[in-house]
Amino acid sequence: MARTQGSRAEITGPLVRDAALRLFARHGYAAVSMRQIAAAVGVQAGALYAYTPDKQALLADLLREHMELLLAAWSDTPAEPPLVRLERFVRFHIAYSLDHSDSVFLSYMELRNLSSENRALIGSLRRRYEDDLTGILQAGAASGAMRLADPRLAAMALIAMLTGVINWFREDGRLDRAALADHYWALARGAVGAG
Amino acid sequence: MARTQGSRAEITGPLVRDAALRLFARHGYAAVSMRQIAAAVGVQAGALYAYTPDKQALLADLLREHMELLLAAWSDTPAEPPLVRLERFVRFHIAYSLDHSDSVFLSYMELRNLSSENRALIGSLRRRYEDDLTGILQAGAASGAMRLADPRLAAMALIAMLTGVINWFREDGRLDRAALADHYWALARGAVGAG
DNA sequence: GTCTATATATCGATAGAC
DNA sequence: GTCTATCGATATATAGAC
Repeated sequence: MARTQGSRAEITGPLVRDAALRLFARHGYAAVSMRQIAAAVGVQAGALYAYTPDKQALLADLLREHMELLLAAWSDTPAEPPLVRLERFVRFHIAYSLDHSDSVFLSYMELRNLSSENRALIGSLRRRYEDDLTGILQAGAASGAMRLADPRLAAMALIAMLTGVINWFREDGRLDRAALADHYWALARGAVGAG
Repeated sequence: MARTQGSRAEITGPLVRDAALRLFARHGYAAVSMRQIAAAVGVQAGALYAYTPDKQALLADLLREHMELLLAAWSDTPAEPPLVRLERFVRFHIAYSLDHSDSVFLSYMELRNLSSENRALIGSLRRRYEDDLTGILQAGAASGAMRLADPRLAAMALIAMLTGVINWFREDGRLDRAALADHYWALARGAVGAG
């Protein structure tokens, strides 16, 4: 494929997304200008429009991609006992959230800056994830392995509890990731009545 | 709600704060203009500067006031058993969060748009609240009423779990507030090993 | 205290050269 | 694909009249 002068599309594209993700997560979507993103990448603002039709599509693509990667990375093991499945979910969710804290933070904060169609799309992807956890909890309640009055509410509560780790955990703090996950799993197991 | 000239400071001040809180919470601080706030109040943009030196002070005041009201509304009962104190905390936190969801949402969304001094101030107020819960959990662990490997982590986890209710609860949904609080208390009690 | 008017800056997005 | 240059809109904040 012919290359025009100064073309570095194969590296600029990902750089634009990375810079936008980091800046949006840190300062908020509305507070970040296209010029700031361009400066972080090392191009002029006009060049960004070779990679996105507009600023909002850039945000929507980041959020959609995050939810798709999250769903692709999570795989349930329905044949195993509910408590085993729940432990896998807890450890997966913590690790994934810490590994992608910018995306996780952004996807909780900036839904409101999406168009209604984009918001509905991201919302449906998120609901699939919540439904997966709800299913595990329902199975646990049905089998007697868990004591849960409301699996749906418990799923929302557990996801909020686990996701919150990105707001306070520091890699150089007093806890390492392994201890962190163990502690959260103990809390989750107790919450579902399987302590 | 256009208005010609006339002084109505005694009602305009609170209206400015109310409008700013609602708009900031709904659209994000950076996405809301002073003109939008003025329009919601029914004055011209320039009139807002009789009530705040600038836009950021408006945000900082809202967040500081929220934390001070939260701390004033919460009162522990240290003489009572730890589990009783924890139940009071859980029910208080849910009720207060639902009653002030705009403030709660804003205070964990827009810290990043504060100056470092204002951010430190709000952070210290928040830490006092987290410390209160941590103290309850430490007392519970010490007395044997709770089984907790890490009271501080558990406090952060519980606050995140409880606060998350504002992201999904709807007053006209299948659950009323009383059932909601009961369910969350059951989850919290189990999480701290007192199920 | 609120108005109108405006200074000054920056925004998102586009056009045309290379 | 990236640059320079720029359009039109809008931002925060201020000045002076009433």
